[in-house]
Amino acid sequence: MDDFELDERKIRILNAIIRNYLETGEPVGSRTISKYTDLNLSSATIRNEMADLEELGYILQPHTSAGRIPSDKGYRFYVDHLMEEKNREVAEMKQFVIEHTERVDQVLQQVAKMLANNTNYATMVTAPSYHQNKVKFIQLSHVDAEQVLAVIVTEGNLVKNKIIPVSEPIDNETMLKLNILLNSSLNGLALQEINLATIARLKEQAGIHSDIISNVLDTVAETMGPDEDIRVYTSGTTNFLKYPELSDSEKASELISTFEEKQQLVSLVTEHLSEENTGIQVYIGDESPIQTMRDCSVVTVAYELGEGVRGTIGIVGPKRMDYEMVMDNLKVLKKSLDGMLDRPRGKT
Amino acid sequence: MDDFELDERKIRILNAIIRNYLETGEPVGSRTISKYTDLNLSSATIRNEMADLEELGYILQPHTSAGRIPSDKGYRFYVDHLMEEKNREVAEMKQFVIEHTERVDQVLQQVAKMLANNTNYATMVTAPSYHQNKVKFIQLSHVDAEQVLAVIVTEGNLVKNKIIPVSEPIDNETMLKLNILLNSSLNGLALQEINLATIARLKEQAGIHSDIISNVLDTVAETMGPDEDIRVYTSGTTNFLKYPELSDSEKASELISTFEEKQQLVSLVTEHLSEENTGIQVYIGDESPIQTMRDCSVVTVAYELGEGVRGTIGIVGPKRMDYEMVMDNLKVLKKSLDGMLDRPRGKT
DNA sequence: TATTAGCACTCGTTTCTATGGAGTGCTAAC
DNA sequence: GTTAGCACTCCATAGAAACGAGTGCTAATA
Repeated sequence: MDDFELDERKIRILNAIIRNYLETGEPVGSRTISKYTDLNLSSATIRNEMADLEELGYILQPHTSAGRIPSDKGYRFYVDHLMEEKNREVAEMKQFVIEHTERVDQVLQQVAKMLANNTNYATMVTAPSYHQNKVKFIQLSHVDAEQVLAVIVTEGNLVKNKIIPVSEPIDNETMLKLNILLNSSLNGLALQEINLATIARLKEQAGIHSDIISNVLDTVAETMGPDEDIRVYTSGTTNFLKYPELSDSEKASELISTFEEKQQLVSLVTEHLSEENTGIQVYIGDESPIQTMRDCSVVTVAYELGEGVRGTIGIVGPKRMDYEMVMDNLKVLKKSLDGMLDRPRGKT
Repeated sequence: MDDFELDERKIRILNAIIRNYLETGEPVGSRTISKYTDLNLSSATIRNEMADLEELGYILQPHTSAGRIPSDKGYRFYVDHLMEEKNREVAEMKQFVIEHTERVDQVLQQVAKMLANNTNYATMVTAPSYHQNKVKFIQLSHVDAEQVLAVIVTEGNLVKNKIIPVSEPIDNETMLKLNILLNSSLNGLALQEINLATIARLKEQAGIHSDIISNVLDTVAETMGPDEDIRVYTSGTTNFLKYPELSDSEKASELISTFEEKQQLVSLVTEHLSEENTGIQVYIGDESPIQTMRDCSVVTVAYELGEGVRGTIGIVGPKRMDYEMVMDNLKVLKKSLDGMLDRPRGKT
């Protein structure tokens, strides 16, 4: 345990303050600490130490003559140095989810819901983005005289389709040619590898049907492109109403709205997607990129369903959050999801 | 205006009470009515009439010595007989939405959001269900050695795909045969028309690949089957917090949760889907099928994007709701959406 | 007979005050 | 360096008081 500005005793006192505050939610006074710890110090001594801790910015007083509560800096110190790994039981749930649901989106929605039930905080799960993914194959088919269906499948087995209007009917032979052209040119390529040269060549070879190519390429970009449109599953947003420090109408409303406008949540997640960051990420108060969450803490972790198929699980609650419990839950879920696509599964 | 138990004067007084209550949200007293109307009656007379109205169940007193507020029966009478159509301006918005978004789901999400902004109530939009719809075509393609992709397109241009695992590779010729088999047997059929006989014949002809046929049929059922999995777009759920009669933590939490668990909302909508009910549907208080909404009113209307492609727009707010404004909004949006698929559109 | 004025009464809302208690900071003693 | 003691601050709570909106009823009036 590193101690530049805090000696052993201050750390123990800080620890005691935070743990007590996490439990009770009430500002904690010197007398409480005097007993709660085995330091055998009088409340007066504790008071002196507390004054120091306050000056150092680890704790603060809501008002004169109230006890102390942890500051953001205090929470940060706690999370970084003081917290113990408990690895408590969060067991039975994991199998349950994964057995009983077939489609990935259902699994993720379930995960969000369960996590919310388990923790009593608001939760979010982002659908995996297939960022570094490659085109597996493309299929154009007739729908009717004026419409063509384009289906794109990526290495991650993500399927996307788009109906493309055409000015005049396309005969079977042309369709076959277009299919061959698209597949021979694009299969195996990642988004980054499809450059202007490729596109130009494609269009040239497609002749009068180059507009279809454009449309297909748009869809490809949409399918594999960066995160602009990450799906986000949320649950337990009404949990905000349970915590007095968040439940005032104004704040709660903002928070719940943020969860409703799911896209805003994506910014909590970029950290995980870009980097090789597989650990648990914690934002405390103003550390969070989302302004409305300045009174919250956010804990996230990345999962990886399969090679390069990554998403994030996250939780948002009051700063006074049971960090250990939350982290244990996240770890367990991460473990359940990691490699899910590679493992053999029951149905489908 | 029919009057079995209410004479002209009582109706006018009831009307005045309700309108006033809708505006102010406060229980309304006899003196207020005595001036608000042009009846030129003293407050004492009004009081007598009010006592009658209360006995008849149209209004009630929150407590002795408070004014009166409308009962469910009162609201119902108001909605059925007293309300005037205002057809106020709700104009500019409609084009905006439809121009600026391409995909149907985005449009619907936008509609929900706009409606919430416009009305300050919680809103829901159900994605159209293609109930009476027919198969347009089916396409099987190779994904890799162990997987086949099935794409199903319906008359409503709904596209659904599913990846089907196969025990051993399927050669091109077989695939072609299966495609022809499926399309020649199923195209143009509605779900109800695909009966056991058809299925048996299909499987027989498919021989060793009959398991693929099963899988495809499952997907067909899923695509066109009844509403079990209607998508619901919601917005403005935090608006519940704005109305004192709903914003107590318990109630608001239940309501917002109901909107989060979108599936529950489907029951508000069945009315529209089964019947040929194109009008506006109003549930007041306990009339609603959803228990948590006993203190709310619900107003819904069906839209029809194209032949048989129907969904619902709905709004949930306090019973003290501006019904006229809400209905106007719904009407305008319905009009914008109706027939949207048939109309030529800008992009896509 | 229908309407109205008047009055006593009810009950929720707001404001103010008093009281208690938890907790602090400081000082002086150990 | 630690502790006991004390004065002080400030929030939370409860009660009391004052207020006011509104009612129901009765008796007078048109």
